[in-house]
Amino acid sequence: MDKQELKKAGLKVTEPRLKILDFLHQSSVRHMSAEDVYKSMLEADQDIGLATVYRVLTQFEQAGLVIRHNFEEGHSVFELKDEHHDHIICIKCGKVDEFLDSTIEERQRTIAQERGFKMTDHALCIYGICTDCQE
Amino acid sequence: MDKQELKKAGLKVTEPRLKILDFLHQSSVRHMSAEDVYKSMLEADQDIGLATVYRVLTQFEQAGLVIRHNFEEGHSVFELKDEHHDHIICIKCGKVDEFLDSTIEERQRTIAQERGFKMTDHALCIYGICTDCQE
DNA sequence: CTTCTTGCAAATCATTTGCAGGGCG
DNA sequence: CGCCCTGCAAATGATTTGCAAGAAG
Repeated sequence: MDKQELKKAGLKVTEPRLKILDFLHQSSVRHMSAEDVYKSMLEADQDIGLATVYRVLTQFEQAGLVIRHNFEEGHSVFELKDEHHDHIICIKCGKVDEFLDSTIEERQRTIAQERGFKMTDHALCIYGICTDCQE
Repeated sequence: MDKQELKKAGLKVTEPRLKILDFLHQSSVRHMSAEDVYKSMLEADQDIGLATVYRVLTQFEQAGLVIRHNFEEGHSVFELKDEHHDHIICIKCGKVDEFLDSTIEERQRTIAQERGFKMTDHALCIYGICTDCQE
């Protein structure tokens, strides 16, 4: 149950946090903006303010439950934290797809090492036009 | 001379544009925010408004003279457009370094192709702690 | 009970835009 | 001269914060 996940993350179990976490788990769409989550809450008759959505999402991020991305749009996008992966984004419809490539992963480690960087994270984002939008 | 570059880009030659383009060429720092450029203009006794800096930088971007990045900070960063390369950023001091890796470049093309995407662009960003900041 | 949360409105921040005066070609 | 450009201030859009009232443990 989500309650456990919240407790384990050191967060009090509250209605908004439960609802939002549940929604993230339930939803078929993986990447969502704060606004998206907010709207969904409204539609589900949940009375959660946008500010709270931002606060909760930020707490989730700090707790490591969620990852926040700043793709080349203007706003942040959140997704549940799972195994690491990179993104490929359609510049027409905004659809986000995921992938993982060990060759690239490895090269990245090497590159960071070569310049004396202690790598903490990395983000690879391919932009393009998806099959649907090419028609 | 920068004047030619502006004309070729289809932009009228004006004081602000010349000054900003010149500054981008001159500066030893390659990646700058609009704010950075604005401050530099002030220090150089140039009376250029922040709005104009944004406008000029955006025009440069559309003209292909400059690239705009949205790294994981909150604001945009601009750099002169040269050959393509990726970035490695220090999360302590914000220093930006560059690199290019053909293995990765190639894998990216393959990945996009595999999922039917027509790749238009891509951005790889490694985050870490640079040598200086590891002390 | 004490502390952590929330909703709402006001406050920020980065960036954009409207407008009237000026400058380039 | 006409149209593009600029500075300034006001408008935006995304995200954050202050505060008093309400829950969680």
